[in-house]
Amino acid sequence: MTKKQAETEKQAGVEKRTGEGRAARLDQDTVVRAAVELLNDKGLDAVSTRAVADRLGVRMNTVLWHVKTKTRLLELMADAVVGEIRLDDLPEAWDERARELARRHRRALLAHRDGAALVTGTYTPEPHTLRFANALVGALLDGDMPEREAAWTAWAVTYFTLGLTQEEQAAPQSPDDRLTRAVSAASHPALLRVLPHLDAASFDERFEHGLSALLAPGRP
Amino acid sequence: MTKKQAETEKQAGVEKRTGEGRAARLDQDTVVRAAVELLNDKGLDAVSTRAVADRLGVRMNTVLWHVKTKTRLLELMADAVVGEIRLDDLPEAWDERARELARRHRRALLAHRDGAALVTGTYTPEPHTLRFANALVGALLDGDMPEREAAWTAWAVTYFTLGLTQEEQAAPQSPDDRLTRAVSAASHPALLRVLPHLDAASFDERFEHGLSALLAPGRP
DNA sequence: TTCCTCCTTGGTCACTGACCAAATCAACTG
DNA sequence: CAGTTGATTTGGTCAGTGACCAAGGAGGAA
Repeated sequence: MTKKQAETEKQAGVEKRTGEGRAARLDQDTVVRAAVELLNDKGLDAVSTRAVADRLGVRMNTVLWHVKTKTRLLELMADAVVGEIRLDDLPEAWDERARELARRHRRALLAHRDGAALVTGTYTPEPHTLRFANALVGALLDGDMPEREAAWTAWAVTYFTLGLTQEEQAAPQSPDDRLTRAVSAASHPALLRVLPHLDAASFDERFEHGLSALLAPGRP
Repeated sequence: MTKKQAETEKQAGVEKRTGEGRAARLDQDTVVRAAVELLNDKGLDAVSTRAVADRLGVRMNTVLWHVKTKTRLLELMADAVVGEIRLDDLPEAWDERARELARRHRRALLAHRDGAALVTGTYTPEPHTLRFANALVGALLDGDMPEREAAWTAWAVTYFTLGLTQEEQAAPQSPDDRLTRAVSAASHPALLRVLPHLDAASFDERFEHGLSALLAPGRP
């Protein structure tokens, strides 16, 4: 809490950087931002404390001092990505609102290289993540969904979004190459019939399809 | 294919281990098996090539020679876990069959520490994985589901299973501790209402609920 | 036996996250 | 303005990681 107080004071204070182009003292936010930039440039497993430090013109220990641990850095990065989701200008209708939230979630993940992998491996109760979860659950509750079902549905939607987007980001160019070759054997007839529907172009449709299934009202 | 031929010959051959308690020459299968045991004992990030080697009384390079790369080892481990899923004694009805397959999938993941995390980070077209995917898709096709929908549904079910199980395995004891403390603030009203329904005991129900939603026939 | 291939080892490399002690810097006290 | 205090940064070190290369050994085939 010592640190939090210090940060609060710094924000309340007047100065932010000494000169203009001069690099002021480092900020946890700045560190996380640099890490996310690095993520976009080189991918998730290029994000090392040293690499982030290099990007800031600083030693590794400095980075580690601000975020305390590598795992913590990843958590903060994940929350930063989720924090990019806008929660305003949402549809009134509860189910359209839920769908739109999920779409924005997916878009935020897609906006960063390995974004889904980062967030999946790191789900933690950070402020922005909670803010988003609250909005999604709120939409479902507005649809008079029972609390229990709202909770479960929100999480199911999140798992689906993360899983689909992770697959989408995993294989940018060669969609199935390995898959196609492995399946063409006669031992996977069902899979073979279905293979053409798993191409890279269908992710948007697949996403909407899954959303519809998960957000559909209870069985007919 | 040189290696595959060699392995096939070895299996067709008569000998498997020289003496009795004497350690025969290493097998890729044996290496993977040892790695999975290590996974169960110490968790996913304790699985290093050296640790696996120690467990086999062998040097690291030997392990690496059999699996070629660490990533490859993880792929083989994941496929081994999925390979434990039995595909016999399944219900006749297509939708009960699909549900049962998903349940067995989940059970296989739960049977190994960090099983879901392992499989999630590693989805690749290995034989057992394909075998299972084929069975799941096959069930959906038997329900006269259009090929496109069958493919998308099967994948959605898989994402859901992996996501839910990963969360279940992530926090064995303190279910929300951090979560509860972070949410109790007045800024997450919807989340707060819903929090009690996310306890560790409800995973089974949540799983069945999600399955129902994803396997339900098209909108009413 | 001799050869040839499969398996195994030794040794090395660049790199990683973590830790500790010391130096530096800014702000506040007096 | 000097002095103290605490926040930030650095240097140095450590154990551990995956990968690679060049050699050993072992077993069957010729």
